[in-house]
Amino acid sequence: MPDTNQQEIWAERVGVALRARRLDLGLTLQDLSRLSGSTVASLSLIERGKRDVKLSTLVALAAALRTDLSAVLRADGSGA
Amino acid sequence: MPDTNQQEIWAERVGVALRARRLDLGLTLQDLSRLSGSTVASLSLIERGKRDVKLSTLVALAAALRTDLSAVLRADGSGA
DNA sequence: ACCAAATTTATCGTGCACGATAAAAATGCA
DNA sequence: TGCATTTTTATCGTGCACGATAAATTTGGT
Repeated sequence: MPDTNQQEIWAERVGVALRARRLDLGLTLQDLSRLSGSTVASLSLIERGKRDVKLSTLVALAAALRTDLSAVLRADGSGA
Repeated sequence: MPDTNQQEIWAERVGVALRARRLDLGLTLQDLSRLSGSTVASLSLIERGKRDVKLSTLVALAAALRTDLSAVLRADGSGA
């Protein structure tokens, strides 16, 4: 088994949920970048779980995606 | 009106929820420090909403408090 | 008021999130 | 296959999260 720790698991889980929600809305990273204030590069890292994102960033993304923070962070992977 | 932005509102909201949960469990900051790996100083800042906490830290705290991340981050302030 | 436990505040160093930017790689469609 | 759009990867600077540590302040009980 890989040495994926809890943090990595959550980062990945959150990233997947965010990406799923973005695609549901039919947005590109560019679109979400404009809406959220985060750069395309940053968003790419976040959605792939490669970044230990800050709460303020999560808040901005949830708002831009018109979803709820608690939805993105559900224990079961039932996305945004 | 004060210039409290969304981030500050959320930081405060999360802090309040975390503190409420800690007190419910009858733990001191010292106790939670041992359980979570965060320092007492850090925990004090987080619980008062003075720090833009990282996801990994939130995950560790939720685990230490045996609660759910989505509970801490509910839109309505219905704590952990 | 005294005292110990709990919390807050402060300083220092390290690491990394993040924006800005650009270039490389992947995707998809005519 | 060519080409535009999208995504990924990389580099650089700034700011801040965080641990370690210690001192100041607050809190609560006697």
